[in-house]
Amino acid sequence: MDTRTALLDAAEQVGRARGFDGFSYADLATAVGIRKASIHHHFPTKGDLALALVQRYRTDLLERLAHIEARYDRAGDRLRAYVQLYRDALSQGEKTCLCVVFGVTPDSIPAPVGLEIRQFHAESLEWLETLFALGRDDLSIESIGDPVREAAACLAQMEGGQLVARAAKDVTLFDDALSLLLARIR
Amino acid sequence: MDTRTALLDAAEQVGRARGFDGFSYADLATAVGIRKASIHHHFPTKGDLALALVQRYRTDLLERLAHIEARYDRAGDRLRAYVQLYRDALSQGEKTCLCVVFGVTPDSIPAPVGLEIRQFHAESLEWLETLFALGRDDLSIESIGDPVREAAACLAQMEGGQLVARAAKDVTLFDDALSLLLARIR
DNA sequence: TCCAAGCTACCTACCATTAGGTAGGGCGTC
DNA sequence: GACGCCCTACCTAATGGTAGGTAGCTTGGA
Repeated sequence: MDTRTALLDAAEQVGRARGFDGFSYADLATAVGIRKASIHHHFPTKGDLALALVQRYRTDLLERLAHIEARYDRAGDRLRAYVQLYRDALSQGEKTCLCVVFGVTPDSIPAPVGLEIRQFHAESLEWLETLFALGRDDLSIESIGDPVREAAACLAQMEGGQLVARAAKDVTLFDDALSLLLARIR
Repeated sequence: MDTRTALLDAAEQVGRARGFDGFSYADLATAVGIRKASIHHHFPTKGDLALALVQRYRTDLLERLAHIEARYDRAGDRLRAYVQLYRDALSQGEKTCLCVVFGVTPDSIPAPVGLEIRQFHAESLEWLETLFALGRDDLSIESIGDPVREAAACLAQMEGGQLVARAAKDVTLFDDALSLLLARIR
C-alpha cells in the first residue's frame, strides 16, 4: 500500500475531525506506522501536506459532480444527490467537509491552501448555478430565483448545515436545515 | 480597565480569527500586557477561559436578540436585523461567530464548551422559530413553510454564509448567500 | 555481466521553540 | 494581616523540522 496515500488518508480523517492545528506529524506517524521524521520525505512541510490534501479533495469532488451529472438528467435529482454527498461526508456527525474545517480559519493555514479552498468554493458555486439554471428550465425544482443567488444560498445552507450538525454531533440537524430545500424538488 | 475583561476581549478577537487551537496564553499576554503566568490567576486552564468566553458570547447574543424584539414588531424587520448582526460579526471577513469557529472542531475543545455551543444553537433556533411563526401571521415574510424547518435552514444559511465569506475574506459572499432570504421580506 | 552511482524510503538522534501549567514571592489595598 | 493581582523562574510535553545514515532497488556504462 502506497505510504504517501496512507498519509493523506490519515491526515484527511484527523484533519476533518480536528482542523489544521488539531493534528500533528506524530499523529500521522502512529496512524500510518512509520516514524515522524519519515513523513518529511513525502511532505517536506505540513503546508505541503495540507496543499496536497485539499488538491486531492477538490479533484475528488469534481469527479463526483461529474458522476452525478452523468447519472441524473433532471436538476432535482442532481440536487438530491448533491445534498446526499454532503450528508455522507458528515459521517454521523464525526467529521465535516475538509474545506469547511480549513476554511473557517484562513489565517491558520498556509496561503496556497487557502487559495485552493477558494477555488473549491468557486467551482461548487459554478456547478450549482448551472444546476439551478437547468432546474428553472426543466421545472424539476420549485420557484427558482436568480441562479447565482440560489447557488450561493444553497452552498451556505449545505456548509452551515454540516456545521450545526457537527457541533451537536447529530446528523438530524443537517436534515432539518436541508429539508425545505429538498421539499422544493418536483 | 478590568484585566479579566481585557483577557476575554483579546481571546475573543484571536479565537474568532484562528480557532481554539490557534491562540495561546502567550498571545493573550502580549495583547493585554501582563505575563503569561498571570493569566492563570484569572483562568486556571485554557478550558476555563474558553468556557467563560462562550458563556459571555451567548449571554451577549441573548441581549441583542431581546433588543431586536423590543425595537421591531414585524418579523421581517427582526429578520433583517438578525442577518445584519451576523454580517457585522464578520468584520470585513476577518472573523466569524465564535460558535462557528469553535463548533467545527468539537473534538478539539473541552466538553463543557461544546455543551455551551449546542445551547447557543438551540436558543438561536428557538428564537428563529418564533420569528418565522410570527412572520406567517403578520405576513411580513413571504411563503413561510414549517417554522421549525425554516429556522434550521435560516441558521445554517447564516453560519454557512459566514464560513464561505470568511474563507474568501470577502463579505459580499455572505450577502449573496442571504439575498434571497432577505428578498422574501415584505 | 558486473559494478558503481544514484535514488527511494525509511531510520535514529537531535534541534529550537512553543505549549499549557506550577511554585513561590512581592506589593499595594481593604 | 489577609487577599487580590501580578511577577520571576521554572517544569514537562509536544510542536514542526533537520542532520546524517542505512538498506534495498534501479540504472548506465565498460
